[in-house]
Amino acid sequence: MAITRAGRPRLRTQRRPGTTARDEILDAAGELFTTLGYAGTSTRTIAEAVGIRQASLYHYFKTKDDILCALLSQTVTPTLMIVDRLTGAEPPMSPAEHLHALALFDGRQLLDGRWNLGALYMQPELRGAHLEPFWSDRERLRLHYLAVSRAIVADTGVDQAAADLPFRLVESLVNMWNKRPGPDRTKLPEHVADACIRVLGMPDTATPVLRARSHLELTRHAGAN
Amino acid sequence: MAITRAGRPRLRTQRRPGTTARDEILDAAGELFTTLGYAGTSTRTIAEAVGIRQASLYHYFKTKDDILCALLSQTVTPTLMIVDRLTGAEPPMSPAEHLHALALFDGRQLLDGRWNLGALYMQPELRGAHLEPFWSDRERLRLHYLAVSRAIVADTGVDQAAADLPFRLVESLVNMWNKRPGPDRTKLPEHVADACIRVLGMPDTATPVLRARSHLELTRHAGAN
DNA sequence: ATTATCTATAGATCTATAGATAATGC
DNA sequence: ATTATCTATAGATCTATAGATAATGC
Repeated sequence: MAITRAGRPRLRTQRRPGTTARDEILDAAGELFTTLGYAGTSTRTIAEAVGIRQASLYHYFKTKDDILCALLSQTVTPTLMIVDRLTGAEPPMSPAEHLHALALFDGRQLLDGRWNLGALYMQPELRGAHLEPFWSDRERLRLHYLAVSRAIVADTGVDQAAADLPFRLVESLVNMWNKRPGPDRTKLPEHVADACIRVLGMPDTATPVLRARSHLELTRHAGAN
Repeated sequence: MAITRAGRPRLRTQRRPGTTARDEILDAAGELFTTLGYAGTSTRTIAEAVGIRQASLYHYFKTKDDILCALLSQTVTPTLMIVDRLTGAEPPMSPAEHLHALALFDGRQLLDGRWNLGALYMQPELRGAHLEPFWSDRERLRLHYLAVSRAIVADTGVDQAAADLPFRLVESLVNMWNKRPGPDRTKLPEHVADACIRVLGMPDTATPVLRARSHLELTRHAGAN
């Protein structure tokens, strides 16, 4: 039984999750943009996936680009907020603790959600356009990873060039998205967070302690929210 | 002074490297597919970048898809050939030696060339189509990385889940492509190859020895070619 | 009256084909 | 004669807009 609302009825019943038509559209666009690519997805295809007519999309979004922007804004922001939280943690976190918790949160966030939205940032066609806000947020995040990682390699003696890699390791979770049958959802980000530590030259024996602190900080955050 | 050839003359002089028109087209398509995406690049845009008319492309390629296939075939094959070479090396290589040499060769291959062709595999729109040969080659390569990596973690005691990461680390070079001012071209793949070893739990002190063997095997290959 | 949808369509693409044209090669 | 290009265009899209229609809300 569909909730009856104002406006002319649709030809087809609802087929996408969401309480508003806007959310239904974003769900369909999330699936299609990540599987067919942005340029490879037509507004007609999105509309069909929602079960409405192509023109009806424009009641909610001014352009196709606006749909993309709405999707992108669901991505980097949560991770940037965690950065502040970790920076101000008490007692202060060591660089290794900080990186581990950041990678764990970021990785979970990437594997979270119905669609692989993090993979949108891999599409070259999205470099240009007027998506600068999203790219600069992402670049800020990358530079934060880099700064924390540099502090770690300064201690371990591993080459500075390795400091780029933790960000890349976490980012590569979007390429593992498909092969995620069930329990990997929670385990994979932990393994990647551990790997970030190892790749910077810290021994694997350090990770259990880091995991404990990460879980503490991330659940504390969840509770405060 | 353009080499004069059969056929009606072009309206514009050559603007792309290559001795044949086919190569000129592939150079332009390589740039455009990697910067604007496959679906985001029109055949007209490619033709303009070459300096010919849109319809003239079809003298060399049956469809737009054929252009893509020709580009993709330049990618995975060289690395798959190195795999055999390393597997049959004398004296036999340890898993760590094998992985390091493979990652080094593969990484160099990715950063080689005028365009970031390895990034084509990140475009979701290219999953379907009739590109199976390329995806299965790539999958074979991934599974090879996985097998060698598993042998290493079996020794170091690091969790099996880490065995996926060397392939991902090398793959992430395509995301670092832009920021490659000059000397990184040679150094970055070495750092990533070292990182593959560390991420599997071997100490950084092992890498100088591995580097020596990698260079030996890879130059031996170059000589034999 | 307001809202959410629909139908219809303009105008700009986009891929691929048909056939003309202007060179070289024999 | 063969080749490589060109011009022209068909037919299928694609994005976005205009305006009609069928509900609810007051």
